[in-house]
Amino acid sequence: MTVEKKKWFDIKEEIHAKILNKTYPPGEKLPKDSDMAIEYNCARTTIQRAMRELAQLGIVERRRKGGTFVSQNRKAQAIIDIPIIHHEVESMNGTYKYQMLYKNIEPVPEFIEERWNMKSPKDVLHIQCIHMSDDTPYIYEDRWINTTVTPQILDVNLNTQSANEWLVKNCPYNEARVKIYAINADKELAKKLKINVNEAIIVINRTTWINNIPITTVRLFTKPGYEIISS
Amino acid sequence: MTVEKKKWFDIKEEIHAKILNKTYPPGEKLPKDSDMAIEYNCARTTIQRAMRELAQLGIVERRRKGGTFVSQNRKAQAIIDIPIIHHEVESMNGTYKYQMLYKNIEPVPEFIEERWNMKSPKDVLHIQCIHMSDDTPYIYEDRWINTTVTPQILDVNLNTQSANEWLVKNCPYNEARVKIYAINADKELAKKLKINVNEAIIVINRTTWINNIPITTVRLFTKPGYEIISS
DNA sequence: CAGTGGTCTAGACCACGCA
DNA sequence: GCGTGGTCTAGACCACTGT
Repeated sequence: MTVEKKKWFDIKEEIHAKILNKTYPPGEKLPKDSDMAIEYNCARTTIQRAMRELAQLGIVERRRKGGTFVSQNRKAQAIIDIPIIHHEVESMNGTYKYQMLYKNIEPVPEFIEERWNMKSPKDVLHIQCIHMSDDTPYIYEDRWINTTVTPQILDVNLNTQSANEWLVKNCPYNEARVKIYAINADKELAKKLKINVNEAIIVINRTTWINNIPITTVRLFTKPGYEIISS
Repeated sequence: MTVEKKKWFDIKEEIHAKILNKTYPPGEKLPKDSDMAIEYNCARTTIQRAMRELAQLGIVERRRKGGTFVSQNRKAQAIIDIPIIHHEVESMNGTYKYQMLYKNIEPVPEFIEERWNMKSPKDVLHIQCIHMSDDTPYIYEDRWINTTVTPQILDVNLNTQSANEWLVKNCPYNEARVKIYAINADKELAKKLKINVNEAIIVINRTTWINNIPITTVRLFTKPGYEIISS
């Protein structure tokens, strides 16, 4: 019973296997689609489906007129999940709590202005809060929100609902950029996270845009031992 | 001249826009493909192409018989690049150097065995080396290699070529998992990276497999200030 | 069982980019 | 120019799953 359900998938796997075992070594030109279609006894469209997936994975490169080639230097990538903190805590059987520490309308700080690439600086909403798991500080959040895009958030009671959750539900984004780095907790941060001064913590710095308009920039200071895991 | 070249792309964007502006709010059921095809005056295949992309992005969910729905809780993801250190250093106009510090055949350490999920522990190649930019330590690498998969690496002169580069070229992988966390540099690590004890550094822990057979696990200890950036 | 999305086809035309 | 991949179509059949 070699019933083939997803021919394009099988073809993808078979070509991938041939690349892995060096039947098609790196840099090698693959047969053109129409020949592959004959070889695999299928329509060219089906070959294209398989090839598109391989190209998306960076395993092959396709060029019009040029043909299809096995990638020379496949760049390594990882897809990581950016947590919705509330869910993350509860998935670890913790009790999630959240506390607003600071909320104010402020002029755009310089490093945000630079990141947002805005010509006309305006005031932004600056929020600092702490996310807790079982009454233990879990993540400290420092966020700037572009209120020209989402003036509604000014009317939201952010003591009961975190800005993150409100934004996720009410302000979808087009584009996101993330920076991850490590810092030694300074005195202030150590106090907020109830950890020792100088402990190493991960910072996740994330900015989202919608149609090239910045929505929010947030820095998440995770507690020591926090791990970011690829999916 | 409203010549449409990539109709599926435009349709994707238009539907996405309608989701963003709440014409289709979260949870909403979208019209079925065939109706969409009539609405957009195209073939159902073209609607499917657009929908497949939206589904891959997690913006909509598709179920046979059920239909297509706007996702309720879009999980945030980021794609990060795992650097080829050699290239990374040179792209920053640094001079790349590399030095082997330790190389030995050892029994599988317990935490690797666990990560590799191997039943029959065997010996592995354990390598420690330092990557430098302009003669300054840049990344310290601690790597275990499953030599049952790649016995050839035992014959490679790893003083001139890093194990990483050899593996990239000669041992493709199927699957990779990454963990990122922060640690305080201990005395030994501080000495190797020529940094102060307790400085916060990022650790990138990465394991690759081919057809479920583990190839290598590596821990990259980056120098302070190192940033992982999404693409 | 029936409705919806998933796959496949054969063929057409287009667009890019190498010669 | 012309060869290759990219897109699109109209229609067929399949596979999953809600009712």
